[in-house]
Amino acid sequence: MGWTDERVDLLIKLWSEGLSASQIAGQLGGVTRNAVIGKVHRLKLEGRAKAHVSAQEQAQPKVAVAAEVETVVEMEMPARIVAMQSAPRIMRSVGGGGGSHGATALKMEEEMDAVAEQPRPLVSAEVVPISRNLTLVQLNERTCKWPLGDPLSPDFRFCGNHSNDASPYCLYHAKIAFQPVSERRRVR
DNA sequence: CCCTGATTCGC
DNA sequence: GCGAATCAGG
Repeated sequence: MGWTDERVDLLIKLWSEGLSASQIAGQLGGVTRNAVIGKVHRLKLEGRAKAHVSAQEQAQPKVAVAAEVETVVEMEMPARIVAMQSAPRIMRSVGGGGGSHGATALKMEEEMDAVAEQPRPLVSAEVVPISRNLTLVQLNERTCKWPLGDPLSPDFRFCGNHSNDASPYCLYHAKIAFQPVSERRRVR
């Protein structure tokens, strides 16, 4: 596939919208992310994000605030997840409002407020551990393909957690998906 | 390990 | 011009 005007247009559009090279490649089809990046450079489309750190080095070497915040993620899982009747419901655990990936945003560096407090609404059988909420084009051979939300909705996502290369789902969703039907009227 | 973009260089 | 391979980072 070559770079037709249409494809270039789409590339420019998506790139300016902040999609990553791999996502754009996925949409265009027939090209890899490398191809996309290469094209972007040739077109000199670069723009958003990335503050070149060359030539004139930063006159101000940042007033050292070397405070490194380390977020400790507790993988405390309930002994057993009871998800018997929970069918693929609209489980939204997305906290951020939109694009959590700051590819578009200007340089954000490391100015984060340690929002270490997470209101822990005793979740139990409703919420999925830590879905990555990936879009279709981001899925690969080892990402959980459990659907999240309405397939007709624009923000339809997939779990995206790591899955055992054999299963199409992550551990959690595999349990829900492959429940031993205790009793089902006929196995049609 | 997953991902990101940047660069190089043979084609 | 193209993009795989590689590099450098998160």
